[in-house]
Amino acid sequence: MTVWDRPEPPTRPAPLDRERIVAAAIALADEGGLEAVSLRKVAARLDAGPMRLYGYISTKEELFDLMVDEVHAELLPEEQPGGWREALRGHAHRTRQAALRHEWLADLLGGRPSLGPNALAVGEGTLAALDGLADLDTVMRAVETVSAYITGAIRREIANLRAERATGLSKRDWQRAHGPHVSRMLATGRFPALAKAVHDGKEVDAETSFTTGLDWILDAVAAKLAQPPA
Amino acid sequence: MTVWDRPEPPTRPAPLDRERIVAAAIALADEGGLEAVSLRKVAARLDAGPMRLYGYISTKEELFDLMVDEVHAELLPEEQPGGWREALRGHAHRTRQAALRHEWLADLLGGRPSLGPNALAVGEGTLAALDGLADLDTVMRAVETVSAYITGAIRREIANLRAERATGLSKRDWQRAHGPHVSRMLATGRFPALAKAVHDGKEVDAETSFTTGLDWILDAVAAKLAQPPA
DNA sequence: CTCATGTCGATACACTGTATTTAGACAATA
DNA sequence: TATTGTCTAAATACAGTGTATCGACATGAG
Repeated sequence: MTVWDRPEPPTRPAPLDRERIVAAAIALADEGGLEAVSLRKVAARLDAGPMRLYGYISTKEELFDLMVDEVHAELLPEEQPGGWREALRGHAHRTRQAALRHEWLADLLGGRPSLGPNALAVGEGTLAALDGLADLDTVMRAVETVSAYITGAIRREIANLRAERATGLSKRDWQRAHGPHVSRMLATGRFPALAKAVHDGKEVDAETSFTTGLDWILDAVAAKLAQPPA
Repeated sequence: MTVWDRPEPPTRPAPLDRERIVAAAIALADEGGLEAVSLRKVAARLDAGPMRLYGYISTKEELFDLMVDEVHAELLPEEQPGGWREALRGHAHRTRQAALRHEWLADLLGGRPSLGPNALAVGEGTLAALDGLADLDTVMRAVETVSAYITGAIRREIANLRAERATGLSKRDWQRAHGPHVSRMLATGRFPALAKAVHDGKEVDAETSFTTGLDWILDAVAAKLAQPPA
């Protein structure tokens, strides 16, 4: 027994913490989607056994919550926004960009209340941007309405994006793509308005679609903020 | 061997079809949520082996799609709506009611493009209600904006409902409920606007919150429909 | 009666989240 | 120094998942 053939000492396990676990999970999700995240794979990426994670998280759902909150850190504005409208617009676009970087976010958005520290900080920011512009109820309604739109619009955009990616075709060519089914349905004549829309509608890119709807809603919010409480 | 102790003849398998499969899956989901739906349990409810289902559906995702489309059948208006606004309002409320009956719908809403026959029929209806009121692009934007709101608002409502149910407490009492965490955060003073909102905000029931945001958006849509195409 | 066909069910596989048990490294005590 | 106790990492185990494969069997054709 010399220095050379001395067996490796039992490797001191690398220290672990929630941050590293969450980071590994996010990396996995970015690469292979949410369903590629398994506790075993997360642990493997950290050279640990699966059960080790339970010292830091208590369930897989909690891990998802932590992942969502971690992404909320990317949603904090770099500079203080000019006014409430810019604040909400900025928040919406940052959320959309984050969802394009982390498509799995679309699967989780709105799925559970976000109460992590970063989510709270984001909420604080948008709420503060509207503070004092109207009574509290109106302000809350404004924030919730806009954020409902953000959630729904992002989910639809990502859903369409995945569908297009899966079929390799753009939305207009759907009828031929997923076609056998959809085009047959449209050809039945039972859906004239839809058929016309698919046929005559010009392709709008997702970003302008998102922005247009958002601006409509911000217009509505502006109108309500201007009015004194009913 | 008499008639009495004659062994059961090999039971002719009950005939199966997609409708029965989807109905069984929906029943399971209504009772125990989406994660209670497994192919084995669906099959068991139909006195069939799990593999039998693959003669009618090709994957579990497809089963989910069929479930969603089945619920869309509940979204068809009973009577032709009076005008575009009533059409959209009705659609929104019917969707919300359906999600309250089938909470799992919130998990699937907006998750993938809905192209089933019932979803197409619903789309046809809402599109037809707006037909001719503006150029096609504006109409499409209106429908998509409203439906994004519907998706997001319903998801949030169901998410809150589940959270309240899990803690047994109402939203205002969150701070004490999920409290140790949230109330401590709010007590740090880092979130003054949030703290004030939680403290001073009066509880609004989910339905009026939903309706209020919806009406704001419908106001915005009305304004855009009135304008000639830019 | 024999043979082909096509459908159903059993079996199997690779994986999941998590509970429980076991082994082993360190700290404190005798 | 020897020994005990404690605490943590890992191994094992379990019940379940979606789905591929394959063998048996009931039915229809010749």
